[in-house]
Amino acid sequence: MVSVIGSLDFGFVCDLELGIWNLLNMRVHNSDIEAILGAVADLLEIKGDNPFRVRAYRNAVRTIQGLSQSVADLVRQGQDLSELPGLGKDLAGKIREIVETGTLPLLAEMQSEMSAGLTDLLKVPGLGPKRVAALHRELGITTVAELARAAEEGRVHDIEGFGKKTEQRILEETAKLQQRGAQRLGLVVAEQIAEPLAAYLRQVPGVQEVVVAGSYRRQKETVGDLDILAVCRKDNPIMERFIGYEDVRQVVSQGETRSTVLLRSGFQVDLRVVPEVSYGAALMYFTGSKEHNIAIRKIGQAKKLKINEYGAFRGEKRVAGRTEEEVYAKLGLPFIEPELREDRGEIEAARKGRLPRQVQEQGREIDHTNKGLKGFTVLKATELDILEDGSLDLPDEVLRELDLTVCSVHYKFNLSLKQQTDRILKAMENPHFRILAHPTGRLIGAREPYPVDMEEIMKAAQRNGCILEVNAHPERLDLNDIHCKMAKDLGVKVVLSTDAHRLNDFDYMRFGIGQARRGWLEPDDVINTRNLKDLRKLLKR
DNA sequence: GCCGTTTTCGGCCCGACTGTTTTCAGTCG
Repeated sequence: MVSVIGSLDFGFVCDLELGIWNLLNMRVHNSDIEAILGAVADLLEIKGDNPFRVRAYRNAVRTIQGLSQSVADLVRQGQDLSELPGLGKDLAGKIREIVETGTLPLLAEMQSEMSAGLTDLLKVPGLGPKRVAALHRELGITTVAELARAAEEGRVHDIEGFGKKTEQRILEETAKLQQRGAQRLGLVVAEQIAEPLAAYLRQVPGVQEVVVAGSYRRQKETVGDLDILAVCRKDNPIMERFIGYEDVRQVVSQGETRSTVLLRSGFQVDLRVVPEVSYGAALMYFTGSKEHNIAIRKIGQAKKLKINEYGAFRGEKRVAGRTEEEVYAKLGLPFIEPELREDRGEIEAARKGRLPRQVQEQGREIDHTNKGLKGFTVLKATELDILEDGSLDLPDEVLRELDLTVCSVHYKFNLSLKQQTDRILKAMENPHFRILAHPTGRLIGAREPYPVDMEEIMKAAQRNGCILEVNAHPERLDLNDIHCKMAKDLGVKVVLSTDAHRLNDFDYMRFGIGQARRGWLEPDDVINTRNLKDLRKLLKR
């Protein structure tokens, strides 16, 4: 903190020398700019202006929220703001104006034309721009207090599109709003609510997964509500159990796939139920952030893919959705950690293989766990992307700490045979490369293998002491039987693995064994058959 | 108002649920 203040002081001295008095006196903060542009967006929306113009203002707010530098400093340094994403010539000019004068004439104009308080009305849950506009037009309401009074006096339900229920809800919500503002919980309190509820839901028979998604999973500093995702069949009684939870005070809405309740504390919890094939897509969807999801869907659109909570679809056909990794991979992206999903540059970083490294912590936990285990050892391993240029997506200093690396191609399937083969060969030269996972990338009936010279790859594996996976997932079976035989003939060891993303998936092992047997493999060819000591030897290069 | 590996105009994310309607608009996430 001290150093930040120090640098500002230093900035002041420079400004004085340059004589830029107006900038000195204002010191417009990013939050000031966000507030002004946000208010413009709200008022434009209430006014019924072009929704895409509204969105442009909101996007600008987000862009500024994601900046680590002060916009005022950027302006001072002469940076062209229109180079920032979502800012064109017009908005860049308006932002410059705010920095230089502290105000925006457009906002002042609209506030005098409509009323500044209208933006507060949007904070009432259930009221959007259309209803706020109607309340203003029909009853001249401009503040939350006026709205509360109108609802009390029963004047709201006469407006077209409003009814008794809406009026009642307005009454409740305005009371809450006036009482304490919008409630957000700290992570500790959120955890105390979320974990027992999730544990309760996991006990419902037939429920395969229960995950708390939303800002809780993103570990945002405060949590506005809880979004819980469950995987089970449609006829599962989980919804009944959910609304019957002892801490539920009110059921806000209830449907087959989604319900919302308020807990006694007033905290809102949503439960969404999805089928197993949609688990990954739904988890992404409900983890958010909304902005990240929008950016993801846009990428999908460009690739002719429709992304929703049920999967990634090409036309009517679901091409991904079971896991988050699968959906990201369809978009040509590696997995992005939930904590990064804010649309603040993480997608671009993922594209370039420059996501921050967050794996060392796990290694320390495994060390700690192993100390308490007898006759059982957890190995440290990770699945790595083979990037387009054949490098791996974690640095050597991280890989050095691992017992095992599982490397695979997850995007850019459409390279030529030579390019794809060279990519993998180059990756194998990395001394930390251990296992090549699902070596052809095929999904049976859904995606053809990418073109690759398997014989070259096996020879390189043999040379470099790398191991090839026989992925036992019934949608993959990769290596296939023919390739298993090729591995045996060339003296390449294989590993059978299930690609398990949940406990039940371990049952897939039998399919992998089936392929290995069809490929003439014997126990000695398969490293799963080794004891720990021999396995470690095999994993050394 | 922004934007472009189907580009300088014509698009702009998508579905569930509620309340108000009598087939859908509005809101939310």
